Amino acid sequence: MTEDTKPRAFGFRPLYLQVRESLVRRLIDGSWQPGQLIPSEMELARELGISQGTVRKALDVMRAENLLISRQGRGTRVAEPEESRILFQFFHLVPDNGERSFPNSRVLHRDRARASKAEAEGLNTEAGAEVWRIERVRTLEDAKPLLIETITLPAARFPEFEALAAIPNNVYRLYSQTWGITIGGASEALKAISASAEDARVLGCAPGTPLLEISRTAFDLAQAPVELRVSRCLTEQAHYRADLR
Amino acid sequence: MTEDTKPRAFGFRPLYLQVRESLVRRLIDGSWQPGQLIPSEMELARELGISQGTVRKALDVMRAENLLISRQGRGTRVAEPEESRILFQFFHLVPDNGERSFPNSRVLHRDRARASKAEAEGLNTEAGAEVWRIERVRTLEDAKPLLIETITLPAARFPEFEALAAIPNNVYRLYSQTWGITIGGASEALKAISASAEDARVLGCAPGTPLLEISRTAFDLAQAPVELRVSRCLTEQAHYRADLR
DNA sequence: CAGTGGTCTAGACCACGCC
DNA sequence: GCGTGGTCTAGACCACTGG
Repeated sequence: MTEDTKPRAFGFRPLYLQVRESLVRRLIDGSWQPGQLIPSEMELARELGISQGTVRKALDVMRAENLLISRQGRGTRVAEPEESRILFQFFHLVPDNGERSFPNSRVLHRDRARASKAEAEGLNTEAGAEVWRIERVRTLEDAKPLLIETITLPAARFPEFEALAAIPNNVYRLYSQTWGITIGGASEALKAISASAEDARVLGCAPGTPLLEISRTAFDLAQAPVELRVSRCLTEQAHYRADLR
Repeated sequence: MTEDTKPRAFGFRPLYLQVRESLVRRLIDGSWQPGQLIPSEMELARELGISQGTVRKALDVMRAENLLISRQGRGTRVAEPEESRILFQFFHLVPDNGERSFPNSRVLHRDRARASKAEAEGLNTEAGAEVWRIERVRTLEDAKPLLIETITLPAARFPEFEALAAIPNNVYRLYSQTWGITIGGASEALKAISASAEDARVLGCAPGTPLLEISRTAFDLAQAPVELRVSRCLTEQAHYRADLR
C-alpha cells in the first residue's frame, strides 16, 4: 500500500476502501477484463502487503456493487454484461402474467446529431456536442410492441460508431466489448405521458394512450454519464417493478 | 446458541445468519422496540456464547436491511419509522425541481368493507375478509394535489381501527406505535393510466390525463403482506425516482 | 487432492460520543 | 477516560470446485 495507510487526523479513509478504489481502477483501465478470473484473496493480500481479511472486505463491497462475482471453490471473476444479469439489474419492465424476459429490438433510426441542451447537461458535455441517436422498438415474447426507446450517446466516447453493421439487442455488452465501457449503474425517472401520433403508430395503440416514460442516465465505473435513454412503454400487459427494502 | 451450531451434511446455515434470525425474532415479538438501544456487540457475544466478529456480521446484515442503525461511539438502535427514513426508503416521488419532501395528506374516506378477490390475494387472506379502506389526497409544498391514494388494510391485524380519531400523515409510524407492526419492505408495480372523472375532480386535472399508478404491497418483518396501496399520481411536475446499481 | 472463497475466532488498535 | 462501533490482523477450519 501507499505510505498513508495509517489514519490521519482529518479525512480518514479505511484501508479496505482504498483497496477497493485501487481494484476498481484496474477495472476502469482494463487491466482486469470482464469475465476474467482475478487473483485469489491470498495472492492479492500478499501483493498489497495487507491481510486477507481486508482484501475480503474490499471484495465484499465490490460484490455488492455487482462488479465482481465469486463462487466458492472456483474463484472471483469480473462481472460481465450478459443477458440475465442486465435483465435483472437494468430492465424492470415485467409482464403482468409470466416471467420476465429479455425484449427483442428493431432499430428504426440511427443518426448523428448535435446534443440538445438537456442532452448535453445529462451527458455532462458542452451544448452542441456530437451525439448518436438510436431509436428502436422492443417487444417481448409475443410480437406485440412493448416500448419505443431513444438512446443518446456522446460521439466522443464511441469512436467509429458509424462502422457498426448492426446494433445488437444487448447494447451494454456492445459498449463493453467494442469501447471498453462498463455500465456500473443508472438512475431512472418515471413519468406518465400521452402517446404521440408517432408513438401510437409504432406501438399500435391509440394516440393519447397513457405511456410510462422511463428516462435513464447510465454511468460508467468512474460515475461519468455515458448513455441517455428515454423509453415510452405500453403498460397494459406489463408493469415496472421496484422492490423497496 | 443451539447445539446445531456446527454445519450439517445437508442444509448448512452459517452461524451469523442463525444469529440474525434470532435477533429479528426479538424485533418481531417486540422485545426490542423501535428506537431502543440494543446491547453492545460484546454483550451480545457473551450472551450468545459466540465471538464479537460473528455478532458483527449478523448486525451488518440487519443494518443493510434497514432494521438497525449504528453510530460509532453511541451504540446500535432499532430503526424507527420517522419521516426522513420513510421518505427515503418508501416515497420515491420527487419534484422535478427541488428537494424531495414529505407530502401532506387529506383523508377523503375511511370505510370498512369486504376484500375484493385481488385484495384478498394480495393480503394473503381469504376472499371476503374484512378490510379497511382509506382514501386520501396528498400534496407537496405547494397546495397543488400530487396524488390520490387508496390504502387497504386487513381488519384482523388492525383491531379497533375504528377508534382512531384521525389518520396521521405517516401511517407506518401509526402501524408501529398502535399495533406493533413494523413495515420491513415493499414491492411496487408501476403503470401509466388515464385519470377517471373522479380522479380528475380531486386532482384538479382534465379527465384522461395520464397518471402514474403505483401499486404497492408492504410487508412486515415476517414477510407477510400487511398493506395494499394504490397511488395515482400527477407527473407533470414530479417523477418517480429509481436508482439501479 | 490442492486451491478457492466462506465462516469463525481472538485480540489489538482506532475514531467517536458522552460524561 | 471509558465504552461504543469500526478497522485490521493472523490463523484455524469448513464447503465447494476441479483436476
